[in-house]
Amino acid sequence: MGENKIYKIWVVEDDPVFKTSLEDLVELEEQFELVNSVSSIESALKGFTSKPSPDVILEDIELPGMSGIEAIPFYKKQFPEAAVIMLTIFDDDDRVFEAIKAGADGYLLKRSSGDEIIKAIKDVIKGGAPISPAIAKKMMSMLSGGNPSLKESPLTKREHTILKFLVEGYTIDMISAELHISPFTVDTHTKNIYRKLHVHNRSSVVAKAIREGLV
Amino acid sequence: MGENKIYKIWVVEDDPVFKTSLEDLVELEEQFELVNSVSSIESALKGFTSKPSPDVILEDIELPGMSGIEAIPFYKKQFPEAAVIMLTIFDDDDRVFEAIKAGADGYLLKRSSGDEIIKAIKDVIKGGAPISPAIAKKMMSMLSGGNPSLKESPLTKREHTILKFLVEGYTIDMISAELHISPFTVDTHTKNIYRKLHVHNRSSVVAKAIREGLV
DNA sequence: ATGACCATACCGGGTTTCCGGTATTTTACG
DNA sequence: CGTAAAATACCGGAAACCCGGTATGGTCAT
Repeated sequence: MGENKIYKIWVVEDDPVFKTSLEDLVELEEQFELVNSVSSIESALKGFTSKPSPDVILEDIELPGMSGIEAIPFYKKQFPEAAVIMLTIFDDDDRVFEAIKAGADGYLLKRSSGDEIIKAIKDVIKGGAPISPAIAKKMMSMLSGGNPSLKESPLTKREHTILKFLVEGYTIDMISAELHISPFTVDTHTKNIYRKLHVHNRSSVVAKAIREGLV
Repeated sequence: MGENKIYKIWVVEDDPVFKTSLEDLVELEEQFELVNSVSSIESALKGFTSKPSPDVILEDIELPGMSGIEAIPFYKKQFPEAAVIMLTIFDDDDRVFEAIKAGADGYLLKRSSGDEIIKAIKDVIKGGAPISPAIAKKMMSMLSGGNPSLKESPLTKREHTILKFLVEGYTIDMISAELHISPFTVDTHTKNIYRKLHVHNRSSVVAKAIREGLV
């Protein structure tokens, strides 16, 4: 952000009360300008040609007619630079996931405060992804779900530690710094891991480690 | 939250300057009480028996000695009710993922403001997962890019072929020979794959390809 | 106390990767 | 038919890897 640029905002929200709140919120910020506010996807699509291009689109996910999620690709196609923030009542797993897949840039609960919504708009402009904490929780559980069995390996404790870093793409120098040991030592461990796993390069060691559950 | 309960906070941070900032921040809030502030995992572990149990643990991820991530399971075992918020300088994909897997409840950039950190603590107490917007961005890309069953790869047919060889540990020259194309071409494809998958070395591309079911 | 193993550390040199370019031909699609 | 995307190809420099060595201090069990 930094300078004095005025950011153009679109609002797509069918509930008249909440729509008005959003409008007020946006208009009270000096650096924002509400250039289009509609109550359905269909009306929003009409604005593609007649309204100023948005920098940020605030869109309700629970809209009559076409779902707010389905509309995202259209926005993205027409305005590739625009950020889309979804607003929702429910922190529903599937919806969150669908919206993220569709390319939403942020995901807020409607019960968020005005300040939080303003902050969210500023965050997306800065390239971040504002997410309500409750929704972030869902995302985290989705991410962490499913890391099964570890297996017995012929590697020593230290080698196993090194292996984990190798799999994460760390270079020898990075591992050296991380573990506070000489890069030469890391190199030695790496060679020993290669020998024990019968491989001869990074790619193979990573593939083997993951496939055999060594990490 | 609601009532008058005082929440007990632990701080684990090795940088003395930032540590002091955190301490001040926590102590200035009436509903928080700083009950343990240390500069290493080892010291934190010692506090398990001697210090009051925490409701929230603020922990630097880049600590000397044992990694902040490795420590999470210990906290969770000893204090199942405590929420762990990780603090980091880098919004690094792999770290975020590792920390989430390990059970972190929140993930903040150190450049966050004092207000944001306080709000984060309140958020975890309410059961949310506070995440810096920049980190949420990473999580979203991991989610949207990271579901084997629901996702088509962004790679072209040829890139996908090359990727399979990379995962098998082939060098560029070997792939070049196998496909009867110039090694320069293989190099170009490889670079494009890296760009599309947001990685910068062989190890990472192999790990990502296997974990996301791209091969 | 004496191997066996582990973790540490160092060296040199050839090989390969990684990156940022540029550029041409082929293919697919509206 | 035109054009966007994909596939092909090339260059050079910096960085990282891979290997075959050697070597030393610590731990642990026989």
